Amino acid sequence: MPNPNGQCLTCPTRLLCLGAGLEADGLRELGECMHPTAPQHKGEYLYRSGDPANGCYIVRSGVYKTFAINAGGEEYVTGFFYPGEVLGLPGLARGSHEESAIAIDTGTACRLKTEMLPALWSLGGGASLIRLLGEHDRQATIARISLSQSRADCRVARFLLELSDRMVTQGRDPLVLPVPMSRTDLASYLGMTLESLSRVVSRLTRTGLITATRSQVTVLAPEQLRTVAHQLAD
Amino acid sequence: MPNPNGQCLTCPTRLLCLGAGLEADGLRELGECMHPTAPQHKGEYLYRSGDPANGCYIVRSGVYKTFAINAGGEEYVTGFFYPGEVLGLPGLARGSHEESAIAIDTGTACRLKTEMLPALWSLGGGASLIRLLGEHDRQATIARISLSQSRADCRVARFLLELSDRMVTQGRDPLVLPVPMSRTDLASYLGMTLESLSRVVSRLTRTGLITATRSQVTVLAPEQLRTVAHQLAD
DNA sequence: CGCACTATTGAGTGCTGTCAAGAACTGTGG
DNA sequence: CCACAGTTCTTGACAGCACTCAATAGTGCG
Repeated sequence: MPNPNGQCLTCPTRLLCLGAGLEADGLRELGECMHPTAPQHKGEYLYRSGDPANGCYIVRSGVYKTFAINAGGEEYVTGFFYPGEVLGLPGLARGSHEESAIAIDTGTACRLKTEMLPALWSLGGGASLIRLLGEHDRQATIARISLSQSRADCRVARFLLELSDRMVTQGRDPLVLPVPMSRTDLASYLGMTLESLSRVVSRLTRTGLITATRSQVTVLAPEQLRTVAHQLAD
Repeated sequence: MPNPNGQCLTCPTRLLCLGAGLEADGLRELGECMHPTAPQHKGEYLYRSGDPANGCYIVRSGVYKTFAINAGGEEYVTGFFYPGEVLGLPGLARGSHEESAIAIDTGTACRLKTEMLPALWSLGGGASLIRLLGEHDRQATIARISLSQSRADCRVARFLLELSDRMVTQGRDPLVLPVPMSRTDLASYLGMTLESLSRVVSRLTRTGLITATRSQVTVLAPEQLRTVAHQLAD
């Protein structure tokens, strides 16, 4: 019987997602494991802190952010998620989400319930899931190291380069980076103030390494940006 | 045929690990999925950066740390792992480890190959794996938020409280925290210098919140420590 | 066109990093 | 058991970077 869910066969993200390496039959079965949301507009919640968590999500299109509110009521952005990336894992430990996820850009995400995992394995998508989880953790590790670097310039440069890598993964131009999130969110994610971020962007623009608009950064000198990203104290 | 591997039936960590919720039969089968290392002493490698990665590890006893070397040859500690915790995930994305793991304390870890995952699921350990992965990501997220907090005191207090939670999970005294790692490693992990960490520890000791020896921290005033951990700029 | 919101720029303070010296711990050998 | 050397940790003085507060400029929207 035809299933209105997944529709992985026609999904533009199928090569980045769990469908990588599957034939048409596998994609059809995969579609029955994945539950895409209706298109969400900027500001719509994918899930909220406190919601029961019985699965994770994979971004199909658009960009999502996750954030938590601390005791003082302040918002901490914990991640940005582009197509093909996994979110919602931290909630799996205790059965309810401890962070919220909302769409930054219009887009959809697919829910993968944990109960579907055995089926996912049997249809040949297990390896892809492992790859996505590993990639997720890899990015988290890189982000952690980047935050350890105290220099604001390094952190911004690293973020841009990491984003560039993600564009390559998506088969897009690695020098044109969509930055749909607000400066406030980005600053929160990078562990600095709005003002510091603004100053860094100004500096990088002034020295000709990038050009920046509100929602897009163009990398002009990737090698020099790499130098900034890797520079230690000096 | 008796299997010399796993031996989950007699493992002191079986309730924290994938064996949680399994009966004797399940534990016996689980033992065939898990490959424990020989006891490793301080400084011995569990795996090295560049090694092929076809699975992850779960700490059975002792404490491990993971670290990466950046372009400048500097070591970045990316995590500390206590019994029942998962490490080695970042390598799964690309098939080889991008970080190294070594024992800080004498201990052993069990390797779980990805090819064993379907078997793990069929014997009833899937849910536990999901729980461990979620917990792993949850800790990573908390660590990230903590690093965003610029204040050194907050970061140290949060680390101690997080460690306290992990002691509860292990069924140990939450006020007596084993800190087998060197100050250098801890400072690296917390994104600050050796000197800053030393100053924070001195401050917390002087104000009566903790007592600290080289390898152990005793929490004297958990509530006040919590206040320090959550204090925003003020 | 004017308002609300977001982003940029400026001036001053404070925390953390850097450099340097001294103290405490660890392990080895006599 | 003690002496000693090497390492690890602590403490101090100073400078630099990022945060705070404040004002200005730019953007989007009705």
